[in-house]
Order: sequence, then C-alpha cells, then structure tokens
Amino acid sequence: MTKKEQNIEERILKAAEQIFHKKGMDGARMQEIADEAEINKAMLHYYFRSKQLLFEAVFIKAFSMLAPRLNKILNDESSIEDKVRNFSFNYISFISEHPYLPNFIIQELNKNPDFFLSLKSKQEFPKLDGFKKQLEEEIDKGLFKPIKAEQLFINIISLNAFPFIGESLIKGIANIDDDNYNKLIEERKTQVADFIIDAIKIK
Amino acid sequence: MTKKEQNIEERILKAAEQIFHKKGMDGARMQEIADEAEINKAMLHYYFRSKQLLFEAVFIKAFSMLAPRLNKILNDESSIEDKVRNFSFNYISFISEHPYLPNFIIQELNKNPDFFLSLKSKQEFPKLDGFKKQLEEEIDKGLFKPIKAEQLFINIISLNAFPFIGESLIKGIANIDDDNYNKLIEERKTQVADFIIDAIKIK
DNA sequence: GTCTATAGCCAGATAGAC
DNA sequence: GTCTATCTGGCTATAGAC
Repeated sequence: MTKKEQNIEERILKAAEQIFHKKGMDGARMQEIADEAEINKAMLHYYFRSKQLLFEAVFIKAFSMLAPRLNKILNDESSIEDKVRNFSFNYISFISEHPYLPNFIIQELNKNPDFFLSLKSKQEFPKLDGFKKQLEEEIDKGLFKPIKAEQLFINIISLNAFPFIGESLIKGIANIDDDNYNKLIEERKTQVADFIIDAIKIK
Repeated sequence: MTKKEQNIEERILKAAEQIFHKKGMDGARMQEIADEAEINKAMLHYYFRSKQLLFEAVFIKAFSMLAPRLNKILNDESSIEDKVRNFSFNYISFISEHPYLPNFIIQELNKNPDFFLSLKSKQEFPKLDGFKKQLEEEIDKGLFKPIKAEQLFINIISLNAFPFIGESLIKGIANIDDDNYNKLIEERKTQVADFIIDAIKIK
C-alpha cells in the first residue's frame, strides 16, 4: 500500500511518529512532518489542530505500545526467572523494530512529569506490587539472594533499555560499527536474562 | 562568593551549564541563560558569539568531566573486579552531584554523531582495548564465566547510568518519591558492583 | 477537504549609544 | 565592556480561495 492510498489521518500519524520519535517535541518541525506525509502543512492543523495535540496523540500511542507489554509480564503466573527471561527477550525483540521509542518516552517524561501522572489514571499502567510480593516469596524459599524488588526492577529495565538509548556513546567508546552493534543486541535477547539470573540465583 | 564577584565569562558558563544540561540545545533559551547569569542577552553574544559556540563550550566541558574518569579506571593496574567496584562507586557518587550530565551527553551525541567523531581525536577518549585484553586473561584463568568485553561494558554502563536517565519513568512505575529514590541510588553505589560480580564470577 | 499566502510570534543576533 | 532597541529569520497557526 503506497502513501497515496492510506487515509490522510493515518499518514499524518505515521509521519509524525517518525519525526517526533527521532527529534522529540522541541526538535520536530511541522513542515518536516508534512513533507514526510507528503501533504501540506495546513492539513496537519486541519486534522490535529495544533502541534501539541498531534504530539500528544503520538506520545500516548507510543506509551500504550510499551506499558501493557510490561504490565502483562509483571503480573502473569510465571516464576520470577521466567519473567526475567520473557521480558528481556520480548522487550529487546520489540524495541529492535522501534529503536527510538524508549528514548522518546523517557525524554518527554523527564520534561513533563505532570503529564505522566495524568497517564497513571487513564492508561493501563504498570504496577510493581505483584512482582514485589512474588520476588519476596521466592527469596524466602531460598531461590534467590536477597534483593529489593525496586533494585532488581531498575536493573532489568537498565540492562534492556539503555543499549538503545546510549547507542551512539557505546558505539563510540567500544569502537563498534552498525553491523556489530546489531549482533550484540541480538545476543542480548538471551544474555541479559542469563546475566540477571546468574547475579541473583542461589545455586 | 556571590555571582557579582565572579568574572562574567565564568558566570555565563555556569548558567549555560545549568540550562543546557536540563533542557538540551533545542530546549534552552538564550534569555533564560542570561537571566540565570544575571546579565543581559547581548553579553552572551559578546562573550561567546553564538548559541552554538556557547553550547559547544558547555558540551566539551561536560564530556571532559566524564571521559577521563572512565578512561582512568579502564586502564589502571587493578583487577577486573576492582575496576567494576571502583567505577560503579565513583561514577554513581559523581553523577549524584550532576544528575543531568549523562542524559545531556547522550542526547546531544545521538543528535550529532559526527561531532562525536571529532572528539575522538582531540579529547582524552576512553578506549576499551586494555579492558578487553585483561578480561580475556582473567576469564582464561578461570576467574569469570566467558562474556564478551563489549557486553560486560554495556552492562556496566547501563546499570550505572540508566537510573539517572530514566528517573521519571522508574519513579512512576515503581511508585517511589524523591527521598526513597535517593536512598536507592545511595545503595546502588555498592550494590551495582555486587550484582555484576555475582553475575560473572566463578565461585 | 485541499491548497496558497500570510499573519503573528518568538528567539538569536546585532547596531549603536554610553 | 555594558545596555537598550531593533533587525531578521523561522516557525506555528490561520484566513480565505477553490
């Protein structure tokens, strides 16, 4: 399906995603989004009224692509070990297809924490409570070394998300080209979970 | 020493750091920097010619606050285990005092990877070569499970830097207030290294 | 609904008085 | 060196023709 055949609203949203994800609210230009969608600037305002509203549409869509994913795994019936393995594999696989997403969300959240709070009520929002309780139980059973759920959660997110956010930095310091970076990411789909499990499991 | 007593150039640089670190190149306003430095806008241009040049001064200073730190630890005479412990402790301690630094550097690097390359020649630039060789030796001695130096490096940086970059996100999901977040960060000064060592060490 | 032309604003940069 | 006033360009947004 070519651009011309999609309906305009969809084309705009797709173009806006591409530009906003890469450049953020401040860096994005309405003209650039219009060019990408192959329409003229006036149409953007006709369909979405303002840059702010277009941005919010993009942001909420981005957030709702990640939050339920995280929530589902945090609260399913599997063991902690499986949760770690499933989440890492799924997250890295998914983000490989949308590498700008984590950075986009984090940047805009940092700039506007209030907006974040308003999401908590509306969206399906990830909760740590179940995960925390389950981890404490499995630690009591002697499966894992003692670690706070918050710290483990931070570690999981860090190891999975940072490689996409700090790509330029890592590539520069470790002297890695695009191809090899992609290979490292591919390996991480399983190695991140191995690393975490090795760190906390009692053998 | 009050602002009035410092020389102007220093006052500008300090103010520019504060604004650029928080808001980045795109989000920062020259007027805001002038206000922060308690001078007028024309003076910024008198001392630094343009926003771009002022920004570059701030960026290079920021980068040179982190790079030598990393380089020093990567290439000193200590064991891998000590390197991990020293780096994590030093890095988290230092960044706690400058929490906007990692995000600032990463954002601007991602936006302008070419500029990054030009830094490689000029600045004292961190190299992974020595670390890689040393790690392979210690793995051969049976001290650690096999892991690529690049992957271990990514893990170390991720666990140390991400908590500062994704602060809003983590606070939101894990339901943590400022005070408790700072406590978690304090704990991480030693716990991050424990976590890494437990993950790779052969007992 | 779509497009062109332009209003209106804001931010970086400079001229010129002191 | 310092300051006020102003220029200039770029960007969001809209008016109005079709």
